[in-house]
Amino acid sequence: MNKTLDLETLASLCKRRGFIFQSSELYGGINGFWDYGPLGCELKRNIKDAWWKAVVRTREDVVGLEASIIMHPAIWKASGHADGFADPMVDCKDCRKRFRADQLCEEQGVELIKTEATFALPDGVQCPACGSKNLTPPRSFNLMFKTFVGPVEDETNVAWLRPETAQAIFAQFSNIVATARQKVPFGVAQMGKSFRNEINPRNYTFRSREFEQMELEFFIRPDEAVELICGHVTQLDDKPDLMGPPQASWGWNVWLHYWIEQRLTWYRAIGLPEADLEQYWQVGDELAHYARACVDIEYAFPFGVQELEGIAARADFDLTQHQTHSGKHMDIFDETLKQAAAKLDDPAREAFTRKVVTDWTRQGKSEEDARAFVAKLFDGKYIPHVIEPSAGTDRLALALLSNAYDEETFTDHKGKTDTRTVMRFHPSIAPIKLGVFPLVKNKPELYGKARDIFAQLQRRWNCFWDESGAIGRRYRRMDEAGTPWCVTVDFQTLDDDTVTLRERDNMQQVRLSLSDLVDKLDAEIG
RNA sequence: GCGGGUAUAGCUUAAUGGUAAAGCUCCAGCCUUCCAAGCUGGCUAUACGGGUUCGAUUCCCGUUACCCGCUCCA
Repeated sequence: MNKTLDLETLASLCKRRGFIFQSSELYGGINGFWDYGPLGCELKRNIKDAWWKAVVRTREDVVGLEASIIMHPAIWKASGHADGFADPMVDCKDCRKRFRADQLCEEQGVELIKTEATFALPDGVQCPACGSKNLTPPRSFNLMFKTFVGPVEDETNVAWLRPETAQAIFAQFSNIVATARQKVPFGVAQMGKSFRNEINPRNYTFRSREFEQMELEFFIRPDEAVELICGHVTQLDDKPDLMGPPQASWGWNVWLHYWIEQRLTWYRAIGLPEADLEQYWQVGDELAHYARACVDIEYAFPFGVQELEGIAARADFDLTQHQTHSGKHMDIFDETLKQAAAKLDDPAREAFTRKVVTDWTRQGKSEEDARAFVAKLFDGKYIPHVIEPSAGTDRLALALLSNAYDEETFTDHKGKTDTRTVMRFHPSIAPIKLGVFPLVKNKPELYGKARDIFAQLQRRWNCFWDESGAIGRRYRRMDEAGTPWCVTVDFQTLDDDTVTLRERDNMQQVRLSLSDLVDKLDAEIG
């Protein structure tokens, strides 16, 4: 990344050129909300299109979903968001530190007092930092936005804006299985707005209260089913080819690493340098209790290395939760598995069962559950496990903006130094692909030719017409917008239908025919 | 949510208890045969709400937003 870039410089350019505005600026702004201007919305659209293309369209094993933002509140009870998002907090009035009330009480061996909707601290609870007993009452900080469905605002009509897009995929899992003609392993992808009432939005658009996610739930067989079908489970030690086509024998950990590689490859393809991407593996307490593993893909933002995407192995936690809460089974039937199981004789079945029981009990699960699970496997049924790559679109837009920003100082042939601000977007995500200019605007023949060429190119790509000011100024304006190429129509064009193509990054020009131009752009934009 | 700081035009800055200035950008026109050229003209600002005052952009209070440090990030 550009080490000298600070967020205010970037924010200033984003406003000046129309990438990002403060939401509701006319009325003083509103904390944690941002708008994307003409260039910003093109950038975001390109990001989403690129993700959709990579994750859904170019794969046979992923389908899409677009669910409503407001869903049945029971979904958030099943997922744990309704409770987990409502931790009561206390502040120390003396040293001004803040703590979770339930943790504070637990540490000090007392019980947090709960009534219907409020909490209270028992007497004698102290601030662990300074020892003061001068604490505020516990206050809930529910991170979900609450609203009411229908005109009556009472507790029976409460609903929440979704805090993540993922849950809808689980909630619609059965419908998708019934209609998509997919077999496990397969994935369901969704992009869309999510809302979290963050206590403290910070770092420009990085942590916003309304944000967009691009999430994939990739459903896989439990390792035990893989073993029944393939006779073995491929582990990382077997050195599977993660860049090649997925294999039926892969265990969950191989699938996790496969998706990490897929996602890193994609980030590099849209222009984030490998050196600025990091993996952070969550350990111990950081890991949600149900997660087997979670890796954050992080980017070196101007304000520090921060998460772009989390890729989690969540086992069958979510579908099981919805099965429990809804009372509807989430098993899928796997013909291949049933046939594999049918080939086992009784001793082989018994040996397999003993092995699973041993594994499960070692993990602290009950023998009864293990036996029930195996019995279902033999019938070809299981609840799929899931690998969840979950990316933040706005964070990625900010990363791409940070990465693209560059200032270039050079001395021209007259000995004058000049600074050029240039957004070096990868062509695939650049808001405008091409600037189209007449060299001068007061020659009707030239002007008309340039308009014709513009109209032709505009059918394929987002192009920008500019006729005002000197040609150099027009190039520089496109540099700040991050437009990778500019086409200038000059007098030679009238003779031989060639144009000059000026490249943003090196400011070099080449002359080429219109058909060569189209081929070149096709190849480079992708 | 706490503490500190900041708020003048699209951007960067100036000035002032009494007509808010400039550069760049932007727009229009002229000119212009390739890197922010020149000339002419134009649009645009004291974050919001109170208070003190004859008069407040300036002093005071509150609010909002942004930045930094805590906190938070299920």
